[in-house]
Amino acid sequence: MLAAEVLLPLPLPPFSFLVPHGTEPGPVGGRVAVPWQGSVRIGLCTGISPARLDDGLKLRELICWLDPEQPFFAAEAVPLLLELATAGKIPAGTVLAGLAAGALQRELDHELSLHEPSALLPGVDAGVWLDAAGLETEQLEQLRSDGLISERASVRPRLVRRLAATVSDTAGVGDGARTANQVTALAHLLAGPADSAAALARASGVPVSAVRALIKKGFAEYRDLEAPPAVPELPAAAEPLPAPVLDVPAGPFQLTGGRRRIRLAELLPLLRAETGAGLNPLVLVPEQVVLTETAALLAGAVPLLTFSGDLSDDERDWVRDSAAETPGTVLLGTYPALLLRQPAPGSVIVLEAESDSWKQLSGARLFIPRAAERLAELAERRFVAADVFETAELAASGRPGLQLPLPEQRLHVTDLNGASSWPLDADLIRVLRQVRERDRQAVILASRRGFSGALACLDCGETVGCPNCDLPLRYHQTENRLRCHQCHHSEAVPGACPGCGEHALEPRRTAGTEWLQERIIKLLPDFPVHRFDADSREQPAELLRGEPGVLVATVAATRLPPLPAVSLIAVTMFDGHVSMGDFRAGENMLRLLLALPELTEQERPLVIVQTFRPDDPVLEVLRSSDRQGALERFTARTLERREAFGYPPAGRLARVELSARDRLAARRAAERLRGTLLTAGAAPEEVLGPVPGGVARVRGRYVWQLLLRAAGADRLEVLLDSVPSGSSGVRVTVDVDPRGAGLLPD
DNA sequence: GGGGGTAAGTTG
DNA sequence: AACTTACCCCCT
Repeated sequence: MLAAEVLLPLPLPPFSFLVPHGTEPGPVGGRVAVPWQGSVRIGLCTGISPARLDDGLKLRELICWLDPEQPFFAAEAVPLLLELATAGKIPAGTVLAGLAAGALQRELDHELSLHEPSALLPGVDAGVWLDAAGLETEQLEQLRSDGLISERASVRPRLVRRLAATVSDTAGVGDGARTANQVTALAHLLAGPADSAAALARASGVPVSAVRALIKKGFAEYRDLEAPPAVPELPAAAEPLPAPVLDVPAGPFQLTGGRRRIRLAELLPLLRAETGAGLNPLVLVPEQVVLTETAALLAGAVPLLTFSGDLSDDERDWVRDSAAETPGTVLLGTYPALLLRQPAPGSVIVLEAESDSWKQLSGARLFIPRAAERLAELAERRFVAADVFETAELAASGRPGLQLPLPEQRLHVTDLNGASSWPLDADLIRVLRQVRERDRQAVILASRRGFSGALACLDCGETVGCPNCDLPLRYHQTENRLRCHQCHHSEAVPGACPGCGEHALEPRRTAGTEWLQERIIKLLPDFPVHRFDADSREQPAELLRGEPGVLVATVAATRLPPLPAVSLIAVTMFDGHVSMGDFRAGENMLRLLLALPELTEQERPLVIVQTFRPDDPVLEVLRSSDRQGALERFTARTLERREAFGYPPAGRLARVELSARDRLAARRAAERLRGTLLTAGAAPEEVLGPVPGGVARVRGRYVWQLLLRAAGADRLEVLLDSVPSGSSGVRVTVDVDPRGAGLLPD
């Protein structure tokens, strides 16, 4: 008797099922259909082993393999999933759900047949397959436990309603002039079904009424037919990339400097060589915009398939199949492309490798470049990372580095201490006026959306806080409401200060996109001022066409295609982007500032940075006459400090978050956990905190957190073994390799 | 006793 | 994640 381990895309470890007696097991990594909570679901087989004797009694039988020939994902997908689960202290099913992107969530056709006639299914002959969906769960269970049935399942083809012919030729339609159009349309339809009556009319060049007549007379009807293959469109090829200037080594390496398209140009020879030799490189990008842009640049240069969450289910099926069958093709995608099977695996290339948008914010909380690197190691594929500058983590990777010159920009730093006007200083106002006079474009970046960071009373300083979270409510002027950016609570603006009841509340703290937009409209009447942020997502078509105007935006602007005529980019509040408590904040800000030229097709836009801290090391790097040298010193200093504090890449971190509705319960649980860890042998310097969460109360739950700091991955695993799952009102979540807000400032 | 809510336990 | 059971509060 054999037992199969089956991993479902649910937050659970693999579960064992018996391989039905007398059936051949399919491959590890193949999809299997298993009974689950009265129904049937698709899981991934992660292992096959002899079943223990007593298992035969308590385990249930799986139904069948859906992939009898070969694994559904890449050959290394199963070991990778299991390894990531262990390292991240999360169920393997969570990792699967996070990476499979719905590939296992297909409807199944589930059928059964009786071994011999049974009173449980009167009137059903033995050996006849019938749909299991019509049976009650208890009935099915009874038949199974009595050993009376065989079962089978198959992925239900996706069906679409299409217009099909009901006859095999045009005979009977009539041959007069009055029916000529109908004959033409039917002849067309006989070649294959049409999407609709209108589509058929268009394709065969007849009026829709002729098609309607065919349907009315019964020669054609709408039927649920298998969906035709959905082939996603590639973007039109952009202008060719410039010639490469560097020699790429044979093994793993990393590429820094330049602009995105320049880095891609350096990687192109590698892609050409591999596809020319029949290999399949995998290129991963963090965001859809980068995917679109990269696809356009590669489309004319190499055979290309793209895969992302933006595709329809049908299109994803098509790309998954094509990627598995087509050697000599580049697979370019966002993170769901990581697991896809390729026939002749080539290099694994991660673009924008240090971007925080790689970090999954829920579920498995994976940092995808790390997972991609592990996949490359397991599959013995070359790993390549590219980014705008060498962060401490890239510097410590040990891979040979190739460096391109840094992107050009002119930088002007405005010291806001003692500035005369707010939120736009005189320097910025002057340049904005020039932008209007010269009919150019400007991008003005705010560190938050909405009108202002808070509404406050001028008299007593009182602000209005969220009832669910420990945050001030943000003021949104366009809807004249206060909104919590954490839990989406929203309320009307109070008429008077809730504290003193005297004065009306006024906008205070950091200016948001709405405030800046209002200010610039006043400043530049008759000049178009657009806004782009989470509240206003519409792409500014006029600006993308190159028409003059101002774009006020959050950093979401980096998710727009480059604007053609930008001569000014302003960061209105540098300090607002550098959150304390995140030891990577400096590096992240540097990444952002170095990437600002990507907002435009112009070569050297003027960048104005307004700040209360003009001496910040990040700004000093950019102002230096030897930027490359300053950047290298910055990275070296960062590495030294990380080593001194045991932060990545010198050490490994995990954030343990404890939350409870009761304020004391969360805090006590966190303190107790610290005690537990120390008793279990953790050194005091390995357990930081507990401290209240970055937002001390979220959606009505108080949050406390501990930061575990270990010398290496193995030690971190040992520490995490002492972390219990939640109990009695306390929820515990673990985030290994946290990104974003850490615990301590650097 | 039961509706409405939340929390905890289970799934093979 | 989806589903079931347990429990509490409040109400009639």
